[in-house]
Amino acid sequence: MLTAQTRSEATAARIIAAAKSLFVARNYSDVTTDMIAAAAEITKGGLYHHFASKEDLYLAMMLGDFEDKRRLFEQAVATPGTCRDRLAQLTRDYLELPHEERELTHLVRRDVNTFSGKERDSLISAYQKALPAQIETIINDGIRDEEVAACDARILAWSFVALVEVVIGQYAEVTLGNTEAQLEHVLGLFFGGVSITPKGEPA
Amino acid sequence: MLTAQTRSEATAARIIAAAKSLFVARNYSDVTTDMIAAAAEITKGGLYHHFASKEDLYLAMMLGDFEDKRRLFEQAVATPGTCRDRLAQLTRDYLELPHEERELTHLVRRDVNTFSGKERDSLISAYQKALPAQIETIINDGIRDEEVAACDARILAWSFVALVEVVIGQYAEVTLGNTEAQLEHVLGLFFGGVSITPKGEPA
DNA sequence: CCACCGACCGACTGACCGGTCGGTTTATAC
DNA sequence: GTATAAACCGACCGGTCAGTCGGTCGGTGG
Repeated sequence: MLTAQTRSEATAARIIAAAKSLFVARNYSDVTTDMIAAAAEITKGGLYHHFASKEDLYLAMMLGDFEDKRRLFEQAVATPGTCRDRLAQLTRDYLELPHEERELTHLVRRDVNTFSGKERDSLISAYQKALPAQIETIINDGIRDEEVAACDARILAWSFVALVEVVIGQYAEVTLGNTEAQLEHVLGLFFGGVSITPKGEPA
Repeated sequence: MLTAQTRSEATAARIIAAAKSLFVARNYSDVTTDMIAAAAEITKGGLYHHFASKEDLYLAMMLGDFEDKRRLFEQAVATPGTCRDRLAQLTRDYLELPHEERELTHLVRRDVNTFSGKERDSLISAYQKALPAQIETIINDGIRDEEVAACDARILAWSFVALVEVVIGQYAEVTLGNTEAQLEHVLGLFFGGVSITPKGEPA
């Protein structure tokens, strides 16, 4: 028996799911509320019953996703172990997400210019907390434990994120073949670099 | 004496320059032809005399920029030396570009979804030739010369590009302080990784 | 000087978009 | 069964945008 509350929640979830697919595939302005409504099999009026505006829908979608991810990734942060092992766990958790869930992570950089004020700030902040800040924590521990050479952990976190984004690109995904290969590539590059003869000097 | 031809070229250049500033600061759809016209101090009708469409203007801007950059970066490719030195030169050339010129490079990834068909393909192709493909050539030489561990050079090229993009972010730019520090950071990370005790295994 | 043409203008067009609103439907409580 | 409120509908609205068009201006050549 579907109650009004669960009916409403189910509809809102259906709208969010439809929005996810569309916003992953197209830039913010290229996704129309008509498209989202059609994909969610509801009218635009119905859509506006649940979300105050297009922007409100987008933010709900993104902030919800980042909160899910923050919770997922904080497990790796909380796990004792080497910096490398913890980054491995976090990255594996990320790589094993469904393709679309992974792609959502990138939308901030793509779409953030379209927003301003506190909406923009909350997007950036939620992304930061979900991913880079957690990686930074792990790297800071690595620096403290002298596993990682002393360097600005935030820059290293962003560098790590950037390297992960490369291996989930289409070409790299096909070339490397599977999640473990992607993972080993990123970790190998991040920790050991590409030089055949290590120079012995910290980064 | 300004001829019609040079007058026309000057106006088109003025429009392109105005477009660059605007498209760097905002996503494609958020920049209107009215804005561009106003910034170029011309009317919209005048703007449409020079460019067939907004898309035509954007493509002219981007393809022109990528051609300039392809020429700039091919000097590093053509210079004999170690992989590291040649990457250093190319990256220094890039880092020394005016801020806006550097930012233009990223617009492809941000805006490419808005385009389709041959326009999309030509954008991607021009970007590829201007930067990643040239880096890939240098890295391939590094692999051949056994300076770089054997790995897919295209993935490494994109990884290198990704690392450079991190150090030109606002935070890293301020933290690292100057172009040489940015350069050393990227090269150190790319060639040597972050591990204090090199494992001696190739990436 | 005059004719011509490219460069440019400013008013205009119509498609599209985010959002609205009066009405209908559905679920629930009494 | 009835009343109510939430969920939803479909037609509508008005602002915005890319692009158009008839006209003017400026430069050039005969």
